[in-house]
Amino acid sequence: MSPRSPKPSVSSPPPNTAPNTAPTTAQIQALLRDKGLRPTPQRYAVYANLLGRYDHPTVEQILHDISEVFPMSSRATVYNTLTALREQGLVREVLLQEGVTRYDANTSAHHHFVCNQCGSIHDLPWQAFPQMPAPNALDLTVIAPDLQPETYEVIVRGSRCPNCVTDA
Amino acid sequence: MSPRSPKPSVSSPPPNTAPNTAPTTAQIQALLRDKGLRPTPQRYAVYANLLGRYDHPTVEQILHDISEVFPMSSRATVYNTLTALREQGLVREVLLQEGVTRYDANTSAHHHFVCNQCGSIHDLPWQAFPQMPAPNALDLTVIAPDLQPETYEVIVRGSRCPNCVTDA
DNA sequence: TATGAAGTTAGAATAAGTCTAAATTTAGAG
DNA sequence: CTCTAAATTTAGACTTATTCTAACTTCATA
Repeated sequence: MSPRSPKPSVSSPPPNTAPNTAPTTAQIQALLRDKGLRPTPQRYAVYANLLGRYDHPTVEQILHDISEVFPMSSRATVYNTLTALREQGLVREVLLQEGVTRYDANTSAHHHFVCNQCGSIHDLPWQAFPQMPAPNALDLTVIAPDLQPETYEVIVRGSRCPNCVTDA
Repeated sequence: MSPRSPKPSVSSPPPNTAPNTAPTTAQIQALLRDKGLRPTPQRYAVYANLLGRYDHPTVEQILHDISEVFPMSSRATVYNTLTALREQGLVREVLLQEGVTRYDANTSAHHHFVCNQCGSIHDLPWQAFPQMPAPNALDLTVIAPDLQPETYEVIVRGSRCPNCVTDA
């Protein structure tokens, strides 16, 4: 991790979005299979872990956490799995910290808040900006006719997030 | 660079924002001095380079470009300089590509467009989203009372940018 | 129960970025 | 001027995230 970056936060229930209805083992396996991914124990472990948390973990954090429960995933497999999940649209990458990629299993449209104090990342519901067009309905033709938008999101940076308040 | 990421674009005049009025040598030196930074030749080279381009270069690109004109900056100095410029608010980092930090000398409020085809990054004027509050006037108390926003920006991802069109 | 495609693995390789300790530059005091 | 201390630069070693490689395992199915 970049030394200038604050430490990431631990997992906590989603403060600003409807909670994921935790999928069952069978449902997770079905999600994988539906995307043409064999539901191996390693893939199950990674995806289930990501579905059950809301803190946008790094590969290192995922690997650490699943190792306690299910100590048979190599680093390479976690990378492979995340790439596969991403290619199938089950997972998003989150680029909000220098030098590390974080992951998010919440693929519905939402925005992000980054805490400048502790570095934690929080989901913001799409309706945080009610005046904005639908996620895939952005039209920039007037302002930038050459560009063809597909998706967008808002990144908010600030201080004083729930973790910071708890820590203080 | 991450192999999954498309190659970055070359510099081109800003399509969607008012052009920077190119500052003179003396003005650049004054900007540095005003921030308490000794205007060394290396710092001048880095900052002038960044002020004169609109493509959000990586350290590697900056180093390569200034080496042709002024071959006396080590990699470490470019990093040091960019850190100093950032701490003084003269430069912003742009995290839109896995694994590399890019830099932007345009510190006025604006948004970004990332081309999924060629990876290039384009500035969008703040007024691309006229319905949004001022850059530092975002209020999330209703939706997320724990969070205290300071700044925000919109990230748009899509395809078909001017570079892609030119390339085709 | 053989076969091959898909998946996993450890560890080597790469690349961005940071650190270190020595050398250089510079502003300002004398 | 010239000396000194602080600021800056430097090469190269180091760290760390990520990718690659080549061998090994698993599993569906013929």
